[in-house]
Amino acid sequence: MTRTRLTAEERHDQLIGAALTAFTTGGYAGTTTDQVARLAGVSQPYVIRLFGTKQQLFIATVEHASHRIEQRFRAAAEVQADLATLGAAYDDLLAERELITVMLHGFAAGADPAIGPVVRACFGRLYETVRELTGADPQEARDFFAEGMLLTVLGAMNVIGRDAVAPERWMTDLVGSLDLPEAMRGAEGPG
Amino acid sequence: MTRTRLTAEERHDQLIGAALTAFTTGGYAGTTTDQVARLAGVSQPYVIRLFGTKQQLFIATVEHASHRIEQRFRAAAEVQADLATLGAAYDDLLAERELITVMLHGFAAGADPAIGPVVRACFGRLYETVRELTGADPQEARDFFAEGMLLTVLGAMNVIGRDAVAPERWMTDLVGSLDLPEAMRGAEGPG
DNA sequence: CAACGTAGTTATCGGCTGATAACCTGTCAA
DNA sequence: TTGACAGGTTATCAGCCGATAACTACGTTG
Repeated sequence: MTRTRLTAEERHDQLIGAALTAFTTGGYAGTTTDQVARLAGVSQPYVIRLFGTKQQLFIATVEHASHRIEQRFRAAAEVQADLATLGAAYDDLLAERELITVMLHGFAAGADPAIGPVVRACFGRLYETVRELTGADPQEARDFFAEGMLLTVLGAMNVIGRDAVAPERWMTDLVGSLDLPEAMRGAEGPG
Repeated sequence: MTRTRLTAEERHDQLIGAALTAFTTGGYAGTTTDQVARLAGVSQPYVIRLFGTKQQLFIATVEHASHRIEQRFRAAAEVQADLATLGAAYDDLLAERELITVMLHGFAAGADPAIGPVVRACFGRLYETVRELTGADPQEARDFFAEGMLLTVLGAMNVIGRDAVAPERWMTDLVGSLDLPEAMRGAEGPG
């Protein structure tokens, strides 16, 4: 019954992945370390051993998500360095749900004195990255993030994305008024 | 030691107010019914008695917040029925923090099967209200809500609003690039 | 004043949850 | 082979939390 042994670093990465999934669904306070452990196939105390506290696990997860979003922006900008291309990359991230939604849970927990500084730093870094990559001025960048936050909230509410509910009138008015074929991916068939 | 007895309806309203404050800080899962009870000066079991479950209390709180936001929009539109005026009303709400932030916590909990339908209905109703009041077309309304969601997230992270942290460069770039004297109210002096 | 409905309390509990401690086990070097 | 370190586990717990049950007190009405 001996499971394959991994290095601490491999296990660390795997646990971040499990935490990403778990925290996406339940948020910080609504997720237990045992849920994360089961997803990763390890015992709950081992999760605590590797990360110290649940809070540190959450912070590591948010930072990981932010970093991966940044990577996706950079990859997109290598193809074409404008806001439209980064917007398309964001639509892809939205369809995958996890990275974006876990960030929203981080933002919502931003009043916590330990989590607040982390999520503010992540947001600021993403803002700087977008401006650096695209050369957007403050107003353009602001519009970009505004639209991003709207889509993020709609994704968290399952108005768009993988597990989207049956669309009502206002949803199509809100979402359908612009080109988002990727973001609606989950509403139709398998990707 | 006999406290002033209130009617069930008065106590109900008072508890919603306490829940608004409590859930704003901790979100749904991160807030206890005892915290709400203490804020209102009643015992924890009585909170459960009046609302059935914690979940129903949260739902009632979110619906109350949504309704009050709608009222503020309607009041603003009576003065001048355009998006700029409603935007100014939203800035006031942001400065007060509670109504807006508790809505964000509701959105973040939108994956919950019991909470999701409620917050989607609230969002849809606010969307319809804004369009009805201002006559905005879908694209204009979308831009309005996009900016609103950005400000909402920034408020939850304490980038703007009453308890805002010391501003960094990216924050002033993001926020300062447009006319928001009211939203920065808390960063300067007493209101 | 009796009595009854409504407002509210204290007592209590089962279950969960994060965290600690102690122990076990695979693997590699000498 | 043996030791020793790194990767894990089982056992356990103290505290919290939502919820239930049973009881108490206020005040109004006839």
